[in-house]
Amino acid sequence: MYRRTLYAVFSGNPSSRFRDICSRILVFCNSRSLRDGICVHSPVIKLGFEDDLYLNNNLLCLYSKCHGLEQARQFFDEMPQRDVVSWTGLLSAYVKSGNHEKALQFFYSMLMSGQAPNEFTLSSVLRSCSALEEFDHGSSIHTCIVKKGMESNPILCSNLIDLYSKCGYREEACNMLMHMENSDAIAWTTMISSFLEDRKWNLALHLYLRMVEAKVPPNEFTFVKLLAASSFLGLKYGMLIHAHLIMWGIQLNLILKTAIVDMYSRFYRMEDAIKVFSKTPDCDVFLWTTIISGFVQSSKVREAIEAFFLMEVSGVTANSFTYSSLLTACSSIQSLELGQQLHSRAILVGLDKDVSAGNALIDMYMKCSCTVENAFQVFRCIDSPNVISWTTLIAGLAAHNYIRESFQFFQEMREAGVEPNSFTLSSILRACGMTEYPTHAMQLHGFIIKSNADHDITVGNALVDAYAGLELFDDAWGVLSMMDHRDTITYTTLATRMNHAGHHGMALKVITYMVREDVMMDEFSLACFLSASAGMNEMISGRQLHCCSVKSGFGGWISVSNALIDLYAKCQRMKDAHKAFEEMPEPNTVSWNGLISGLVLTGNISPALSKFEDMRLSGVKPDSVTLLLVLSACSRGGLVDLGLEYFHSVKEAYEISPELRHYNCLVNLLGQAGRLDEARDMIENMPLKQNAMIYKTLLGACRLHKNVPLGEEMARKGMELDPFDPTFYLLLAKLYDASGRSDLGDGTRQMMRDLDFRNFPQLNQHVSSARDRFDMQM
DNA sequence: TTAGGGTTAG
Repeated sequence: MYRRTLYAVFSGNPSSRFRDICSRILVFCNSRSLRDGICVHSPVIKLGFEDDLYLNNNLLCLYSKCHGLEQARQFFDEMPQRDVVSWTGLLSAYVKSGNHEKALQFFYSMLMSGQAPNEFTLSSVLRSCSALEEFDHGSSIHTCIVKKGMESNPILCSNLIDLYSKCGYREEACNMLMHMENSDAIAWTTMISSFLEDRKWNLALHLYLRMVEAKVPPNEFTFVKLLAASSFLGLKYGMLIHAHLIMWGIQLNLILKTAIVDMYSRFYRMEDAIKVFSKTPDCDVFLWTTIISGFVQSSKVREAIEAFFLMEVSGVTANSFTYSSLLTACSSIQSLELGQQLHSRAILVGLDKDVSAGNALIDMYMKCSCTVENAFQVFRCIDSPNVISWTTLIAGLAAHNYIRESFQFFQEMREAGVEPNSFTLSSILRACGMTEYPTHAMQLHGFIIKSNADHDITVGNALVDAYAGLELFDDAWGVLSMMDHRDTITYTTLATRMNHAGHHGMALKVITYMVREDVMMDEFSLACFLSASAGMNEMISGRQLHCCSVKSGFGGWISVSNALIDLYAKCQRMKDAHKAFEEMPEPNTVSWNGLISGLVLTGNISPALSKFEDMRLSGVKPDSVTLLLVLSACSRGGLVDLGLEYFHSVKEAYEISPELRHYNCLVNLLGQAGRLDEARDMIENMPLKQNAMIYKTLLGACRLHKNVPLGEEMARKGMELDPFDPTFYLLLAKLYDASGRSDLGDGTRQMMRDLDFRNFPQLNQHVSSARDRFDMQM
């Protein structure tokens, strides 16, 4: 229709209605952002209407919408006359495109030109002040609004509420809202959004109640925000908000539908999410991605892939968010094959160069592939890698044990002008905890203090973890005590590292500090402290922690139940261990291992092997720990052939790669039974490199069966691997004694004394600390 | 003719 009108305008003679028709065309095209309207420009000039301000303002608006800011600016500069609408038109174009700094400059040029702003101008410029958090400029505009008597304008009030909230004056913003005479849904929603940004979910919900009290009806925008809050408050709140929006008769538009689907997805309620999804036929890539990511979070990878295909069949094209969700699923199920298929599709649609999809691809390859090459290839393809790309790469390198390389890339990232964020620092600190020496942790600590990042609790926790991982508990404690505040992760991190270092008593003492600071325990801290009690065979603290887990409601968590089984098993309270096991709805491999280990420890060999069979029957997959437990059960029970049979059948059936500890157990099993030659054959033919321990094991068995030649051979081979270990001399001396050659035994002991092994560990320690000092000076 | 609030991940 408008094309026909345009044609009529150009082909016909200039008439008195020309200006009217042109303005109608421009209004029409402006409302629909149709670039065809620009065609009016040349006849407007030809027919002498180039000075018409109204037509020019409309043309300016159309230029900014359809041809970009530069052309609009050129048009503006060439305008013979300008008024407040012309200035505000271009100003709003700067604001809408996110050029806030240019918008502010332009606003001040407007004032310099002598053009007075109106409420439209002030509203636009306030948006830029908010975005830039330019409170000084914003408050001077507030003064201007008051002077002009515009303070009752609801749009300007909403802008001011947004400005004050974004600049950290939330209380003032709230006061402004409460004192608004004609507050509307937008003003209230702006304030609710501000609370959400500050993660004050309860306050956001409370504000909704105040809004209803103030008789301001909420709209679909308000509910989208409230749903976001309830995603953090719990399913009950989410359902309540859903009920309220139905009660208010709010129409289900696509964005609102997406927000509801997202809320149910976050609580793993995919059936409810699908019900809402199917309520209306409207669909877009946002909604589909929400559904797909919901399935991924609920560990329903097959359903996520099905949804992806349905989405493509329905004609909706996946975007980088969709690929990110699906690639996360690949990482969770460790499917490199699926990840590669998605990578191929991403290349086809040109998303492999996209930074978001690229970051997800780096993460997938780092987690699913045994090499880091593919991740590097993706990284190199990304058009402009951001801080997330670098962080994912650095964290992946550290996870693959390329510690030195992860530091190199951290340096390269900074040289490329990308500043690390708290995630980057935490990832690189994790790498520090894997090194042998504290140099890197200390250097990074210095950088963190300089860049003021030490106030971030995530960074603080990572620093505590790095020092504690290096067993520098005093330094870890020093960082902890300097932190602005500490949370359950801070203390659990420290206690976990203490447990790993065998300082279980120290770990238990951490509880005192947590209680003193009123830091609540969660399922992770409970499991950690239960494990400390287990490490100390400490029933009193263990029982108290068991009570805590029941009272706090964390008793149902699988990690807590497993820690309880481990505690009771280590304390040889098999009745309690069984009880904890029986109470679990779905025991996993760790639960079964805990129970079997308790049975082996208490000498219940036959019940232990029978539990192992129960485990296989229940469909839970045994792991390398299970295999070790079964072998040690056989070893303790003297069941040599059964042990060998289990070793071969279990490792093949469950694809378990045997480790040195398994071979050590088998050598012990054979050695104790006197099958010394078979044990030696096993050591010689095993597919792993021998260590000193395995020779010690067979040497011990040689002593039991008085086999001097084999014992001497084992001692010689073992000492080649670890010449500073005095155990070989002691075991060999005992073998000589047992074989009636105490003269050789005494000689061996004398040789050990001459070598003065007691000094060797200290010597080693001196070497380490000298190396530490050297590294620190570097 | 120029002005305000909303959805998906890492």
